[in-house]
Parts: sequence; structure tokens; C-alpha cells
Amino acid sequence: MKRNIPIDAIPEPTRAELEILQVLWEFGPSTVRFVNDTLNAHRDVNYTSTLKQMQIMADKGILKRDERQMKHIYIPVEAENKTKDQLLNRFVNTLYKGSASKLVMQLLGNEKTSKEDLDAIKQMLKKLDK
Amino acid sequence: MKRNIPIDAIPEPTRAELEILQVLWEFGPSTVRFVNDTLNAHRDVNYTSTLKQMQIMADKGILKRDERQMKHIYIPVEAENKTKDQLLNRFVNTLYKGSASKLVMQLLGNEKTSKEDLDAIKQMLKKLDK
DNA sequence: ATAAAGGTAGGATAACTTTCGTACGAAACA
DNA sequence: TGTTTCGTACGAAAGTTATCCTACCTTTAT
Repeated sequence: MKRNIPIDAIPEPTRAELEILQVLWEFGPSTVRFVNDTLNAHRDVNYTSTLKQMQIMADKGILKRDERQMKHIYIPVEAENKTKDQLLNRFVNTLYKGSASKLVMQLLGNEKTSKEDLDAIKQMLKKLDK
Repeated sequence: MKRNIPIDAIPEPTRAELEILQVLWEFGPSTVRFVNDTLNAHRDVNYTSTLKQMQIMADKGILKRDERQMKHIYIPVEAENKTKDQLLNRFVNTLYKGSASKLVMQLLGNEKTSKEDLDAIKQMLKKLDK
């Protein structure tokens, strides 16, 4: 078997898994039906596809589920911030050699970063100074 | 066939492809031998694996190559900044709904972001103000 | 009570990714 | 000149991801 990751660690979510996590983070513990409907607002996915994904995620330990009712309720195991921190760290590490300021520099040079965002960033830094 | 991406667009590099790109960005146009040796400083990869990867990347249009000598020289098609911008944009879009400031907020709340980085970020913003 | 609707489970499958073995040609060298 | 070294090309195979079909069970509504 191929393993890049410690056996007991929760693996990084894949792209499709991340979509599902976003729904659960935004709306809280949910049924497959709800998640699937939410996804389908943006793109076509078959119900059983979402079901399968969420079952796999439960297997992997990314989600846990409450099976007391017939409509199982799925809940993320890790907090939104923790997961995003991990993803962000990997991103900074692989693309910017761990330098957060390099990433921000890229962000500032990026056309798609709005003036509002820049202002918000400045605000945050001011607050942080106090 | 399954296609998530416009037929003529250069596809997003995969994880292994990104590793190779980093080497080429850092050291400039290189042979497979050089790239593979560089990769092997960090992890075991067979020479032919790297070769195959780089051939595939050339097929996809991620790399072009100079075949005038026997030792082919591979060159990234897109500039480092352009590729990183694309990756960063997708990252911000999928994880932070396109809000750069949300991303920076996560970064600032992140233990792994050093004081040096914070200072560097402030410096940049000051410069940007002028 | 029975049909319809809605739920779970478990393959099967296709595309993609990653890795490497084998074959074979060119270059270097003993 | 032969052999070893270093290069490319091709193909196979295993792992991963994403999708959906089918079977079957439970609840709901007629």
C-alpha cells in the first residue's frame, strides 16, 4: 500500500469532500438529502453520489454520524477553522516555502483582490497592533 | 469522457506536477536528470517516474521542451506568478468565498505565522499606501 | 394493505494520478 | 570495438477520486 500520511491522521479532504464540508460548516449537522439539495443549487449531482461520498468521509473519519434516526445526521469531526488552518498551512508550505508574507504579497499583486479586501486587511493589522 | 475544464485551457497542475514545477521555477529550464536529483533530495522517486511525469506535463501543455540535444530541456509554459495566481484564486474562492481578507484573517490567527511575516506584511501595506 | 416515496448499503465503473519495468538507442570510455 | 552508462519511449499496473446503478428496507399516503 502507498501511504504518504500517518496511519491515524485524518486525511486531507478531496475537492468533492470539501464541497460537502462547506455545506456542513455553514448549515450545521445535516442529512444527505439536505447536503445534496444544497450542492444541486450549483451543479448536478446524483443523490447516491453524495450519499456515497459522505459514507466514505465517515469511513475516513472526516465525518461522524448520528444513526439514531433513519435519516442519518452527518457532522464534521474537525472544526472548520482547524481544517482550514491545515489546508492553508499546506498551501503556504508547498507554494511559498512557508512564508505567509510571500503569499500575502501575491494576494496584493492579484487583480482579483478588491480594494475592500485590502482595507479590511489593513484594519485587521491595526487591531492586531493594539 | 469526463472534463471539468475547458478543452483548450492548460489544466491545473497536480500535486506531483507542482513539485516538478517548483524545481523548474527555482532553477530554470532543466533536464529530467536534474529535476529528479533535486526531488530525490527530499523523497525517493525513480528516474523514469519523473521522466514520465514530465512527458505527461509536456503533453498537457504545462511544459514545453527543447529536444535539440539528447538531454531534453524542459521549460514551464506559464510564468510562476501566473500559475500561483490561478492556484491562489481557486484556493480563496473555494475556501473563503473569494474573500482575500478572510484568508488573511485565518493566516493571522494561525500560530505558524511568524512575527517576521506579520512585520513584512505590514511593511508591504505601508508601501502600497504611497 | 399496498403502493409510492425516500432512505441506506454495496458494488461497478471510468477517469485521473502516480509509479515503475522493459526496451532500446546514443555517448562515453576502457 | 565492445561494454557500460545515460538518455528516451512505451506500456502496464496500482491507487485515488468521483459518479451512479441496483438492491433492499422503512416510512408515508392512498
